[in-house]
Amino acid sequence: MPFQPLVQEPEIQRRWLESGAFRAKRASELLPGSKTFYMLVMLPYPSGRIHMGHVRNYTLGDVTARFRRMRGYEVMHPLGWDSFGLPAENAAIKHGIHPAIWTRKNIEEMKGQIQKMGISYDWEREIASFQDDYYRWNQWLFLKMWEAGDVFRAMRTVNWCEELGTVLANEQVVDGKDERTGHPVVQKPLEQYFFKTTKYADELLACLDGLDWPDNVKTMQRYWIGRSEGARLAFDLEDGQRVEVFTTRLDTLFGVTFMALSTEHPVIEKAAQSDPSLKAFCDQVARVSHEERLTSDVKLGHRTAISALHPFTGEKVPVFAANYVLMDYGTGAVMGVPAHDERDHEFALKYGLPIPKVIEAESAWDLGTLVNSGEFTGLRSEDAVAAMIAKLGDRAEKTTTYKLKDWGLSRQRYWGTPIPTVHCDSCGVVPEKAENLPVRLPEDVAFTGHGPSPLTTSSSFLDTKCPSCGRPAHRETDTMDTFVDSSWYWLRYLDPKNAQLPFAKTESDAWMPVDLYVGGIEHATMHLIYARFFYKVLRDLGLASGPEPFQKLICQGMVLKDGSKMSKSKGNIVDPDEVISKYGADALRLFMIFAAPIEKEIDWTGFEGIEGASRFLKRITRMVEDHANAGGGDRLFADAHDVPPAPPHAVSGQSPAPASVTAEPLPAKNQLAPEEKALLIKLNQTIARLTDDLERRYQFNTVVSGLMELSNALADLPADAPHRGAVMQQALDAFVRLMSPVAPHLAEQLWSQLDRPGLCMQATWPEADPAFLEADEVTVVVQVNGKVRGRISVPAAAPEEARRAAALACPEAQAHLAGKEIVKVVVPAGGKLVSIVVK
RNA sequence: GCCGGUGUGGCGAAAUGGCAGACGCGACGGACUCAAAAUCCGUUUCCCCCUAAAGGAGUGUCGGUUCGAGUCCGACCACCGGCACCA
Repeated sequence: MPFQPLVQEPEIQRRWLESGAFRAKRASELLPGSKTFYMLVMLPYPSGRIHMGHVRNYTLGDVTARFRRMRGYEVMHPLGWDSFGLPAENAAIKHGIHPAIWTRKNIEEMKGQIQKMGISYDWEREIASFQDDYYRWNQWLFLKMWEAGDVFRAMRTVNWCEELGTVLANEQVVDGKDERTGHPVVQKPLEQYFFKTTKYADELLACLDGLDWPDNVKTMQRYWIGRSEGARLAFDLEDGQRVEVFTTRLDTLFGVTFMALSTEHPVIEKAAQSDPSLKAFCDQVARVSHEERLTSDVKLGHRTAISALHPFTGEKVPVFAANYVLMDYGTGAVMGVPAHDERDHEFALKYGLPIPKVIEAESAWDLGTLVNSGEFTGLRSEDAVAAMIAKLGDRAEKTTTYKLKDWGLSRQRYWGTPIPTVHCDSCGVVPEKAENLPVRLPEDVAFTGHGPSPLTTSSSFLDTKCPSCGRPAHRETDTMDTFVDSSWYWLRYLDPKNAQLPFAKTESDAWMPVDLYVGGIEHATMHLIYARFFYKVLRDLGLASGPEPFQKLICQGMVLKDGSKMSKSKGNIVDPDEVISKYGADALRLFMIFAAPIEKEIDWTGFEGIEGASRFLKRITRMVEDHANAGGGDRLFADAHDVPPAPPHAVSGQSPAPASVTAEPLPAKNQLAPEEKALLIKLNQTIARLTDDLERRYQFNTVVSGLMELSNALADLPADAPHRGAVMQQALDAFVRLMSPVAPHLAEQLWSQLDRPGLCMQATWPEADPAFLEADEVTVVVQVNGKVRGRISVPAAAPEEARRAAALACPEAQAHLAGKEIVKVVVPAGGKLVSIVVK
């Protein structure tokens, strides 16, 4: 049977599905002591079509899942849909199609595409976050977190568009305007719900050390969490108010010449009420868009009428409102020490403030020895901090702050999980009762793109009773950030039908932690912090065990076209479907895995690479066919005379093969011809190498080159090798299993052509035979002064002393040794090399 | 600016401190063919050389450690990514 992927692949996919070979076991079905492997890919957004990034991601996961199954692991390999969020709501506004219908259609289409790839997902565990049997558990977990005190309400500014009467996401705001309508957008505070992520800041930081994650992701998370040790210090204002600052350099306290407060600081806001010019300044700062704030670092300040008093000297210190002080970091106020802080320095120069030096150090921003600091003069910075805190009494204390913020989860949107709370005139904000879940999204809403969230227009949704006092009340209309959906979805896969709990602990204990998580680097901070946070919360609620959800993480590189990201607007999309309908899924999978290491970008420059992949698959198919036509290997009753004549031997280029059928199994090692032995050694070395690549190194591209090398070795076996049939049968049998994770469809076809029973994907991964890992004679490289001068062949068993002697005796080395004094001879472990040092 | 990553043939890349360029793509030459496609065989880092043998150089640059460095250490350069007034 030739290589006909377009015909064969759908048929083979049907056999897989019918056999249930992708199904993962429930905890109760797992035999005691069985090894489990949880292979997870990041939850995709159902945009409508899969792209090459998905193909890369899912192929990699599938290779791992299939490999682990063959290695005897119980494998969990599920997929679902991150199916709430803005695009569906935008489609509703634009095309008048309900988000649910749009979403369902997209999921169906993408699922079909993914199934054509032959990815071994257990579709019985498929989940979609927009369905109420999923999002009810978001609500349930929200209530649990509410009870545990991990949820609170507070004000936070949002992008508010007055004309539309609606809140916009950051990505919808361009140049301070709504990207769709161009209406102006302002910052407006709104009361919102928050998860207390900062409660776990220290643990999130500490646990990073134990994770097998890429260093750059760990670094990004450390930076994101941004732990910073310093001190909190209270300054008295002249009018009796107090302002707290956070500083990492309390030792520079005597260098304070001003205070800078955020324009949103309560003291400034209060002062602005009676100071029109201050008010104007604050408004001006507030108008600057988020974008501009990121790109411009011009420091602006406004001198207020207020002065603060220096805690030690009692001197008056002017108080400024400044654009470079952030309200949501530290206390929203800093003490300005221009001599020893770069930003304060710039500010002081601009506003003509004194810059007294109080630290003697190598550079102005370093720690050092205090000068001009009253009784603290002469102390080292570190000691001065402790001494000052002691002296300042309850005005100061050591504290730690974090850049990590609490997670604002409110969205003023329709297409999300309704937050399960109720507003009651007498009881305030009250959580819904767990037995009333799910709080479903109503259908009777209009999508206009303006005005408040569509939820506020649905009376069937809005009107309810207070869970506490029973009087009429109205529902919360905020929905949850979609990051909530993706913060625990991998646990729902483990128990997707559970109607009592989000998932049973027995299931999570059986499968967690995830052994390999693969996804894009763009999720390095947000998603991967939120998910880790949720897992810690779940642990503390007694729902899951273990500190961390994802033991190993791989971040795949992007798939580019002509050096830039594929996108609809650039019109440079390569549709996976097109490739599959021309070359088949196996060729695409093989190419994707082979093209580059997984973490690097790959540029889809053309179809040459995939042509090569396809050629390789054809070659190996032909080899199996030729072998089968020659009578196969181990058919014990085959009669050489009945076997059809072998076709001209296209592969090796040798003369036509005699029907090299053998009735015997593989002969003993010492009966084999040298080329046969060499092939079997290559085979076993390849088995060892690929196993290591897949199991320990997680290096996938070399798996494909290993397969190619082995196929070249197979093609080189002479047609008249005495035990050709038996050797080829042995080698092809293993080869087909080795290729099965990467090119699973063709592997199944070849497996049956080799007359092997059952599905190749359920066969056992080959084991390397130690007897065939090393040739009888091995090559030893001879170096003289670090340069390779010769190669010698020695028996594999030769001891170090013999290797050394043989190396010294070899003529090429001799030529470089003549007339020199041998200083040293090094034979490293393994004995593959002898290094001679001469003078 | 800070943090991280990457730098190896014409291209994608391999080399787990021990033979640099495996494997593939492309290119060139050849076989098969009336011809083409497909397939197969061969060549393909640079210098020297008719060729080969034998040399020499070579993994962004400069230094270091080591018997031995693409790999480890230090400084620098270039590119890519992330973050960014974090007190």
